[in-house]
Amino acid sequence: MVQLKLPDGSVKEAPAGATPRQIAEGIGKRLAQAAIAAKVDGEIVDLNRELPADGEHSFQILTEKDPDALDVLRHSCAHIMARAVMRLYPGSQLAFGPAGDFGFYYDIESPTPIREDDFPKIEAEMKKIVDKAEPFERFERPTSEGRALCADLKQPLKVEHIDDDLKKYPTLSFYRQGEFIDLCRGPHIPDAGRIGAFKVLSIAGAYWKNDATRPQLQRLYGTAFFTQKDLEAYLHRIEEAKKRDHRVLGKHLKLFTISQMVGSGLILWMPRGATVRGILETFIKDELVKRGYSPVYTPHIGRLELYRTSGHFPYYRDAQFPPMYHRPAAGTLDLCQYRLAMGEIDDKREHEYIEYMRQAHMLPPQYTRETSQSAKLEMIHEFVLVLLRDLQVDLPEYHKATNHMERADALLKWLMEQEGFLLKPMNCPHHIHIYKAEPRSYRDLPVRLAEFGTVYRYEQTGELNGMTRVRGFTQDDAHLFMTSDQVESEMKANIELVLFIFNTLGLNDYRVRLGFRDPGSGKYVGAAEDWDTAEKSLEAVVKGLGMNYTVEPGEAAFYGPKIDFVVKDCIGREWQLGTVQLDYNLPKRFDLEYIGADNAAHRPVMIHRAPFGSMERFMGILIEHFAGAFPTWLAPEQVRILTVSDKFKEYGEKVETQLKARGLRVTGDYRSDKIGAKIREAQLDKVPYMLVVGDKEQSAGTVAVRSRTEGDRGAKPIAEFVEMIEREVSERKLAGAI
RNA sequence: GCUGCUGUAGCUCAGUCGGUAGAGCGCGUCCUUGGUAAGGACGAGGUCCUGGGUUCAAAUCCCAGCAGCAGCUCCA
Repeated sequence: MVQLKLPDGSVKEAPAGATPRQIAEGIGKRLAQAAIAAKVDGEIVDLNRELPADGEHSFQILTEKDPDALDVLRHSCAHIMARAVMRLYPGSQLAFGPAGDFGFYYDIESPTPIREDDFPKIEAEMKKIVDKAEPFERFERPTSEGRALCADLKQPLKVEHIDDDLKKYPTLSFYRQGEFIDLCRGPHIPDAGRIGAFKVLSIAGAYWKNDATRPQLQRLYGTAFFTQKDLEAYLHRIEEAKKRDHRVLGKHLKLFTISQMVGSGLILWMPRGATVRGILETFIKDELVKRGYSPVYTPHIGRLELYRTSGHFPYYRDAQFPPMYHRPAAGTLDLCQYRLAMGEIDDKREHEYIEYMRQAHMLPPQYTRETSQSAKLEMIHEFVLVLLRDLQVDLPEYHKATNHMERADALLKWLMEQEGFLLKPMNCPHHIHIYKAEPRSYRDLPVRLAEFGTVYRYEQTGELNGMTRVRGFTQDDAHLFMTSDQVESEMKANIELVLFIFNTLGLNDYRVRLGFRDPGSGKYVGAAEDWDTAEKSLEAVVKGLGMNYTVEPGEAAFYGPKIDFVVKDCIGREWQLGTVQLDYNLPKRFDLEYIGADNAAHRPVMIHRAPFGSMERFMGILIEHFAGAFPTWLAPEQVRILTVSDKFKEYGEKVETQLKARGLRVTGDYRSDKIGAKIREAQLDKVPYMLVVGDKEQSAGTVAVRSRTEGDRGAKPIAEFVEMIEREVSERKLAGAI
């Protein structure tokens, strides 16, 4: 016998071998009909799955009302979509088909590509399956038999998955639905008829097992609901959310633009957007000075040597704009040095290198046709010899070298003597040299250097996205140099600063991510013990502040762990905004010191931090957060004066002048339109306050105040309105903002 | 970078079978002078993304490139 503890607290006994369906039937016919799946000890299982034979277990029947049931439904719908695809595109191979927040997807390798035009066909086939309402039947096989079954089904990706990851299990589970059998953990809905509404949404490429070196499959996205009404509500919600898109609003509200001639990923801040940015910058700058920061300015470029020392230039080689060398040969030799130093590399790195060389028009002609890595390196070597000869570079050490590493070193030595510059991808090396410019005592620490520093990174074309992913951006950056004793309090102060900014702006919907290193990856620099210390102190600080957070291995910067504040945009994509990063590495690389109380030299610790992340991304997120309707203190246009007719233009201008004298951002709409039209336009432009002036106001010396959010608020003396709006601005009120 | 889709007026988009280009909004001029989300009339505005190809003829069909969008990979 098994004891099942139901959600209402009662305990139900059932014989060994009972199924959730039988329990549901025992409770009530209606419940049994409504049942989708069951939850046993927190785990969701099929209705037909046998319950544990004995002991006490929590037990719950899931119905449509349960969010968990929707996931089950969607996962089943993914199977149905795959089944439809198998019918329409015989020979398709299936990969993974999970459910997610949005719906579900299935990764498919089909002999003919699936196109958007095919969606109606797929949906029609899915409808046939749903209408037949066949059950999902689970069965298990010993792993070797299961592997053979997948092979029989001509599903090599499933076989590969078993070999890679599932070998450790003694048995594998499958689900059969009609002619369709799929390796799957489950659980599933009882039968296909439970799906009330579904839609195939989109198709995109996705790498097998999320690995860019593996083949790319077609990821077919869809969603499903219990009712048609829910589906329609979802689709409507998506449409509404898209109206908040900062790319759409940025254009309508004239906040920013991007010009092909200037370059993709390079933001042109228009006057209205620049106004908002300026206010944000002043806001944070004032706050930083209060908190003991020292503002600095540094140039947009720096010597390559600087970025070789910091590690940024070699490490992010292909995510940077090309280096600027005076000597023409140097750029090419630099690329060759890069390739020789890489040695034997994987396909992905090789591919990136080829693209890089191709852009520079300097790929040796035979290079791509050669398959062996050593032959490729040899070819680069031959190419270098030609370059050295043709460009008359005298480099005896290169000729003396006996292997590619030595050759790379010889080239590097020469390159380091060449004057070269890099558009700065990071501000830290510049700030480090301000730190180094004078001897530092422990009494001076922490040194906090802050700058709105503009950096340039050559992001991949597919990544560029409005203001949220760009190639030139300004970080509200600062670097803190401190003793290790000061790390925790500085970390804490910085997290509090981020929270202060987020609170001021009403950004409450964020999550906190601790980015730690992935122990299995070689991309990190620095000693393991430094990493351990850094990761531990980060987590201690966050815990101490009582924050909810997730630890994510592999999310660290290459020089240290970090804490990120991540927000979602209007279509649910996550973006990193504020970040606080701990760094034991750069102080070593740049040999930073301070003199301690013991009169000996010590190494400081660094914190990199940017509460906004970048002005561009932050602005993009803020536009979406406020749906373009900025609170009064941020609004590019705070007040618009609307005259009832031409006759009151003079009075309107008088009011305008008075408000401007108080520093308010005010304009006047004195055109000969009707007042309704002017109001409509001001509303669409998201102006917080409209001042309607006509005969009554002119003779009384008042303004009729209309708030964007609250409508007509009646006539007020000008001074009273000014006092009200000034208070709203100084308190940085969010009221009225959406 | 990869897969797919898209590219027509300032914006949003239509454009049939391949036959010299359309709407709404916006903009300009004039009329209108009004009271809390659209007053009216007239008008200007086009490298149909770029470059090739097919054709008597290309916005339309084909190829390449560029840009944007969605997803994947990447992200100091």
